[in-house]
Amino acid sequence: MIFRPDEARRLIRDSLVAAASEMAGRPVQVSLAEPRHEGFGDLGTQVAMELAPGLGRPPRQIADALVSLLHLPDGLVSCVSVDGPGFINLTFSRSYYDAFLRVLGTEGLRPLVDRPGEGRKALVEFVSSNPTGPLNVGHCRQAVLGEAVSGLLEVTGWTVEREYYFNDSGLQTLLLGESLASRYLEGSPGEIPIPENGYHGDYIEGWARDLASSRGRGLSWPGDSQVFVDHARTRAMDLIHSDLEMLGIEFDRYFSESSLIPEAVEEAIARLSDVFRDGSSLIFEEPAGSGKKWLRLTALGRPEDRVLVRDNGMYTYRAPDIAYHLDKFRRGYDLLVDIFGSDHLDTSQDVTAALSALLGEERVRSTLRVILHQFVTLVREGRKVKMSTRAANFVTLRELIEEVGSADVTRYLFLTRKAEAHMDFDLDLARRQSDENPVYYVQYAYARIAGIIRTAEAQGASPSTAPGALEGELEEPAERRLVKMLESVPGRTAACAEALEPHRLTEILAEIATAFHSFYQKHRVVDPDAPRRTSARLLLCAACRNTIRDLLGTLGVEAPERM
RNA sequence: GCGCCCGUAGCUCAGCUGGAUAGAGCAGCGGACUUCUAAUCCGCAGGUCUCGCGUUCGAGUCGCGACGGGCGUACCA
Repeated sequence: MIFRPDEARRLIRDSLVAAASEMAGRPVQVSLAEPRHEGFGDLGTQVAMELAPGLGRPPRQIADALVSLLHLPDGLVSCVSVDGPGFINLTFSRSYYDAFLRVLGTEGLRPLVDRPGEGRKALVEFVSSNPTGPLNVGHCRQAVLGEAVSGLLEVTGWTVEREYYFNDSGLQTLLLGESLASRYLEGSPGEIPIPENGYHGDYIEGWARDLASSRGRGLSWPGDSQVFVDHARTRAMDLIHSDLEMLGIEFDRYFSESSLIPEAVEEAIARLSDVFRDGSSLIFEEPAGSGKKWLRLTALGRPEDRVLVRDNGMYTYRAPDIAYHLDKFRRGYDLLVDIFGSDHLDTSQDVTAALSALLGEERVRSTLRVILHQFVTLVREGRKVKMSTRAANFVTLRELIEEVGSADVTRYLFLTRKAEAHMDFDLDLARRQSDENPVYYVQYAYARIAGIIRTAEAQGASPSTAPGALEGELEEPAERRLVKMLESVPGRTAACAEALEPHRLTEILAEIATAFHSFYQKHRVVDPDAPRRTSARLLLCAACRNTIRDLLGTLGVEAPERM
């Protein structure tokens, strides 16, 4: 009999719930947790202590009675004990662990992880940087985060589409075009200055030269503004594509803001104006007759009303943002994930409020999940690297990866912090190819296992796969710790996915690596004089290898066969 | 001022639905390579979980308040 870890826990919990509810004469909730310390079994519950005050009996007595009421499935649990003040502890049977290891060692993590997303579709929007220049370190964090969240959803069964929304029609696009024109026209009679708040990056000079050689020198500003804008946008998107390629991230779709203009935006505004709160439409014009349209966000619990259409007829970014999200909702996804930098908080909440007004709060809350990540500070030689965006002295994603020397290291290190936490990225640590670098620690464990398996294959040894072949084996403390560790991975992975928190995966990876390195140090795997033990340990190694491979794969980090 | 996030070891940070003695890496100290990779392991030391009040049988975790830091508070995105 094979139990998936989450099923095993559910069966045990159900049994405890039934027993406890029977005893208490009412429905009782039971929480199961791994005992913090070894020697107390694999799973424990304190339900007896919770029931004690209500029943007026000593917790231990209640625990004993509960144990006698338990109906557990055959072959799952080998030992139930009452410990300490009244904890009930359970130990999984060997046959449960053995079956688990066989699946993990042969098929990997996939069949062992709960798949609540099976048959459902998710859209993850991330990066969504304006096409105005190369991606910077902030985008890098977001790209890595989005990719890991996507991977995590896929592990739990979701069909995921990765989408990049780019603003190619607002004021910034014009400013970029004008900045390009300024460079292009430099030294010519029609010379114009770089606009205030314009873009100063060196990359624009290259674009200007290319434009001059492809279109000649006869263009002028503002007469040919569309040419400049189009050229700048095209080149900026090229830059972004190549930056993403460097990081190894691919999107399923690039969604253009301008494709929403004007129809979809007008429709969104019309729909909003049909919504009334306290007798007034959510859309109002002020000053009257100016054409300036406001969204009455204060009626939706937000602190300020915001302009959607300026008096010159141009949309502010919130208008297409709302239209874009309506479009995503209309496309019929079961889950929409938005990943933004923390500077988008206000906008994001405004958009969410508008969507709730149009689609219903419940639907929006259950479908849309927003991850707002904090900023990144680069640290070099113990000091913060100063960065500012428009002045063009920011560090680009490309420079970062080149300095670190590896996209994998960059990706992994970005994922070791939770999204909501501000991150100091230590360039010196990232660059070091040593034990101080947490990426190598994990990759090294994988490479070591690969080495063991190569040795085993050369000697004709292979992992145990027959039922019963593990009996009496893998009993050493280091082996048991490792098995237990692995058994917890599927459930924890599913929890990471549910919480959309990939950083926890790096914790799990580090724990597996620690447990493996420790095991490796103590015990030799391949031993021609002990073929049975060799096979058992090889299965354990294969299980470890597959787990590391699958988790690293989820994060988009390579698992090297040799280092 | 208001909104959101963060505050855990000297430093950088984990801590899953509230559970048994709060963890890891780095830095510090002391050990282990004739072996399937020492990019490793083992040990020692290091804590008023910012502070206060509250909820609970039980709080790093939940609530309220204070303090400190970050981000936002645009008719930029």
